[in-house]
Amino acid sequence: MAEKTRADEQVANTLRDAILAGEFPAGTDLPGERELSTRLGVSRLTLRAAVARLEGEGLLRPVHGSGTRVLDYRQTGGVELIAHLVALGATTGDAVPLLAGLLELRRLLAIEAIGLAAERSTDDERVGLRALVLRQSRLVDDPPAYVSADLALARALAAASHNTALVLVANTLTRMLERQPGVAAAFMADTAGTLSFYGRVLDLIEQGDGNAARRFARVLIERLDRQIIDRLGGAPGYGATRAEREAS
Amino acid sequence: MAEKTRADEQVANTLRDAILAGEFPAGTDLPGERELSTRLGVSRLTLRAAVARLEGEGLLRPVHGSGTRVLDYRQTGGVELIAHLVALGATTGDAVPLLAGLLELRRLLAIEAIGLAAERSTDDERVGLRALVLRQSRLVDDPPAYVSADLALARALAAASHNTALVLVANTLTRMLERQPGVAAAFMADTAGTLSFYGRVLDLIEQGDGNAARRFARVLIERLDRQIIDRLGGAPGYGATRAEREAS
DNA sequence: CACCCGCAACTGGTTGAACCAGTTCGAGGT
DNA sequence: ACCTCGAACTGGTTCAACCAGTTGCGGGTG
Repeated sequence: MAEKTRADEQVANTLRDAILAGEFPAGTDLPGERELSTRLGVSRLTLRAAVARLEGEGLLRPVHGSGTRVLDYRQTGGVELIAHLVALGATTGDAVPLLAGLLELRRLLAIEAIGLAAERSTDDERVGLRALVLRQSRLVDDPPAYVSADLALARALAAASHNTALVLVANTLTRMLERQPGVAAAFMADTAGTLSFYGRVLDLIEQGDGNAARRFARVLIERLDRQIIDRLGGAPGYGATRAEREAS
Repeated sequence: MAEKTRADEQVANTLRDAILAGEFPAGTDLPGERELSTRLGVSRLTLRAAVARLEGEGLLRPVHGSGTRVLDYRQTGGVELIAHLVALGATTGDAVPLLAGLLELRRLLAIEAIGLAAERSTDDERVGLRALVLRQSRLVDDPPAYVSADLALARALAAASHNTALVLVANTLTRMLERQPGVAAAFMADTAGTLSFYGRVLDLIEQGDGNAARRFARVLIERLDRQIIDRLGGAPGYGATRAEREAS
């Protein structure tokens, strides 16, 4: 199979998986760059580029003169890792709680973006959102394009919130999902329900009542998310209260 | 002042600022690596390491054989950029809306983390949160340490939510703020109010009623955030440079 | 004239070897 | 027993060369 990705990216993927899988335990040092690079069959410079990537993701911290520390992703890992964790968990069976958490986060952000969009969006932005939903509705038979359209809509919604921080979070998350189509696909609920939900959300945004939009969006996204979790064979204990957890 | 940071990091900072300031407009190509590296006084390899960093942040996209595209951070930039945008905006006067958006995001995440912590946290985690608040309360006279303690508390709270996605977002945001102490400082509200708020939040978390905790947290964080915005917006040097603010 | 084919001459991607600069730790002197 | 200092690690940086895509121009060909 022909590889089109760059060498340092492939090496970064390999190393990331190894680290997340615990092959290089947190707190220890990575093997030396010279050794590791030959072991992976690339030059030291390529290895270094991969290490730099993972440093940016909060997985590694090179220490001049000493070694390259492996960090605990639970303490320092960035959001981009979630998709990799899910993909990795898919092979070991504990992807569902991770996906549930990711849905929880997305729901949170989506609700607020919707509320803010109702309060702040411009006419042009609302027209644009309509167009995006329409376009997406025509792609139900082309799953990859459908997913991509869904992510584009999420970005547009964030933009309509006029909150730059929200926009950038949306960028990070959608970019992550675009690179992990499998994870993104697990996200999609039934298309009919989703699209009709989008339509009604746009109505509420157009009415300009942020809190009404938030309330409505919360109820419906929770319903859609529940569908997704159930379809995945929901983990017992997902969304459970403390009392319920302690009882089990 | 002695520079301890690595060369590629400094170059990345320089380039990032230039891009965010519009010196390299989105949609255009960066100057060739060979030219740019000599212009910046580093080797081409170091320049490439910097470019790789910025690629990870969604600011650049190198195209083999063609050039290095400058992207529009509003469409592809990651969350990490917010602090840089704020710092940059502090010199041009439009930092306040950015900070307001960042506060909005933090509030959103904090409220949910608090609610989930009430529903899911373990005894150990709650004890740990108490200890962190106590420690923070003893650092009110050491602003940098206080800020750092505040960020540590935020991470612990996210961990207590038992939502890995939330944890990783918190990691990304706190890491960003740790690297931009000035931006983090702008975040801090009056210490007495904040600490008493933390105490009451912990009480609610211990009572295990997530929704009550969410409601209460929303009201109080909104109040604290408004204080912060008023302080920034009402001050004589609204959005002024640090020098101007200190002069008043 | 219009087309298109292919060959420079760009661009970024990768490499090896060499050297700089920190950190660690133990051999050897006191 | 204690310092000290230097060798032998570690990562950081550079150079010069070459590989590999893209682009566009110029010369052929219909």
